[in-house]
Amino acid sequence: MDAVLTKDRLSRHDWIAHGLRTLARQGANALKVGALAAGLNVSRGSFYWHFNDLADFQAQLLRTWEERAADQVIRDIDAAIVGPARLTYLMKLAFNEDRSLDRAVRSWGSDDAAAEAVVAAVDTRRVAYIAKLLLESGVETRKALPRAEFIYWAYIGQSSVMSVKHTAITELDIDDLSALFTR
Amino acid sequence: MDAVLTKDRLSRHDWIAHGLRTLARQGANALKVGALAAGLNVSRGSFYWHFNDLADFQAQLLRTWEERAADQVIRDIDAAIVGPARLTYLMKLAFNEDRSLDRAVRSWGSDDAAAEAVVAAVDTRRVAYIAKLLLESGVETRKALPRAEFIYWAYIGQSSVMSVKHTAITELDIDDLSALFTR
DNA sequence: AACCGTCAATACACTTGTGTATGGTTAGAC
DNA sequence: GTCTAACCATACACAAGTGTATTGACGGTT
Repeated sequence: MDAVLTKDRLSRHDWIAHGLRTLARQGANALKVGALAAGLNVSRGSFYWHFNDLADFQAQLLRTWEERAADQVIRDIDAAIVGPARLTYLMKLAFNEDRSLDRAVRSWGSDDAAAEAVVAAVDTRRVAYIAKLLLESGVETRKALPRAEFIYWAYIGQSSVMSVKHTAITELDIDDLSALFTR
Repeated sequence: MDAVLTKDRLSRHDWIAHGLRTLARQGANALKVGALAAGLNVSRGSFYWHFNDLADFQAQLLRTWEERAADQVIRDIDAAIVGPARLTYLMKLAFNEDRSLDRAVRSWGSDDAAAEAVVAAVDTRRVAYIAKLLLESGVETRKALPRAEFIYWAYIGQSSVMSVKHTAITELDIDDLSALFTR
């Protein structure tokens, strides 16, 4: 609201930000030039000044998401806690975040090659990180990677299963689950 | 191939079948009347004879998927094996199926209300079934449902994580994992 | 042999979305 | 104060997709 009143001219980043909001709330199919422009109280002319193309815009959206998605969580954790409790902490954090943007990008990736590639890159980085945490918690080397993948699948799956709205997982449940994996 | 040569007239079910194939291979955004008709070597006129509407067609696709998706796996298992090994068996089966159709429908559900509802319905049935298996395997009542959800999330997540193509999970890994949950 | 119901082709009107071209406005450099 | 570059509006041409209306072909009934 602030930005809307003080500036009547937009920057490239305003468009990106609004693009990510739209993506999170309405999915990749809502990334239409007209609708986006209307949401910023501006005409389509503005869009084509800042970006060559819809493809150009989408690529920049993906690049922005990629940078945030991979590092964000990892850095949060690395700084916060040390020791075997990290996995539990990561899970509590991760399973309670708002992940509508992640979900939208992933869904987008299921029928767009560029998005698919970005998602895949983020996935591998995250899985590797979870495996590292498991190793630090004393899990055998051979079992660490498959378990990390399994945990990550659950992390991803949770954000896809709609009925989650009703039966959110409790802190206690996570304690139980994460204990299973560090044994 | 058989059907194509012996019959030159189509039925409603041919359209549905082709719709599901298309959905699995190219996602919900590929469900265009023109493209579907071309795929069946027929004109758009045929489509509008069999269905009122695109919405009508989509609804029937979802109904068909719903019927298969929920019951299929459950019946397979119920018939095949009895006893505590069921969970392991279910996981081995489930984690190695081709789930492109499920994935497409779920992705579709993330920006279409009708699809979302159907997916949610299927989800709850499946989770309930897993929980039942866990109980039969001797897991405490209180812990069964959250664990079932977690397992189901992993099941769903696996089909979304692209990098799975490279690092498929082995039989041995599943033995390890399913053992964790029945303890 | 005419008829009717089933299935399909074609042509049309309409809508939505993209990208381009062109011109207008405004802030700051000079 | 003018000039220029950044920013935006408007109008257009074009493409892709939906749905409807009309007509045609073809098989089985009677």
